[in-house]
Amino acid sequence: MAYWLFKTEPDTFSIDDLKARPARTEPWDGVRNYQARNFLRDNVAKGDSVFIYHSSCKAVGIAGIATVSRSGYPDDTQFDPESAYFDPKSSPEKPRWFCVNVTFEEKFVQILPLKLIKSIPQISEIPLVNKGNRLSVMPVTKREWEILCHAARAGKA
DNA sequence: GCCAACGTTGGC
DNA sequence: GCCAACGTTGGC
Repeated sequence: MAYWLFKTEPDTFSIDDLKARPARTEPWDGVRNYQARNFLRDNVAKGDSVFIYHSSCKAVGIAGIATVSRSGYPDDTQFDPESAYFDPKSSPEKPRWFCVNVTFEEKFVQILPLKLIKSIPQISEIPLVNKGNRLSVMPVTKREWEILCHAARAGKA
């Protein structure tokens, strides 16, 4: 049982979109970065918990929580010439990109802003808060998970 | 929209 | 295998 943070641009796919999906479930596809790919393929497991993070938008921060409902499998969009994520160098025999399925769990009453996350002294190791970081799938420790959940719920008041 | 930081590509 | 050029990410 591990913890993760996945980034998404809410204009493209938000936590509300996830909640609105059939069975509140969606493949987390379109990841085209090798380090993130390796996590999706090798480490993200069914039952793991995921912070859904909204980037490149008005309210940047953690929007809520999802659960991994299927572990790593080849991302279909890489084989689809119509898809923006099409990769001509990949093949079904030797897939290059992987995805997992995520299922909506919870939307925070208020988004937990990046600014606030950065202000928490114990949250300094997570790649998210380090300058220039572009990793879109990253591990979160149990300790970090608990601190961030607590901060998100405190924000209700 | 700006721009710094980063990952990837391709010439050599 | 180096590294400059390029395209993309992402906060502000």
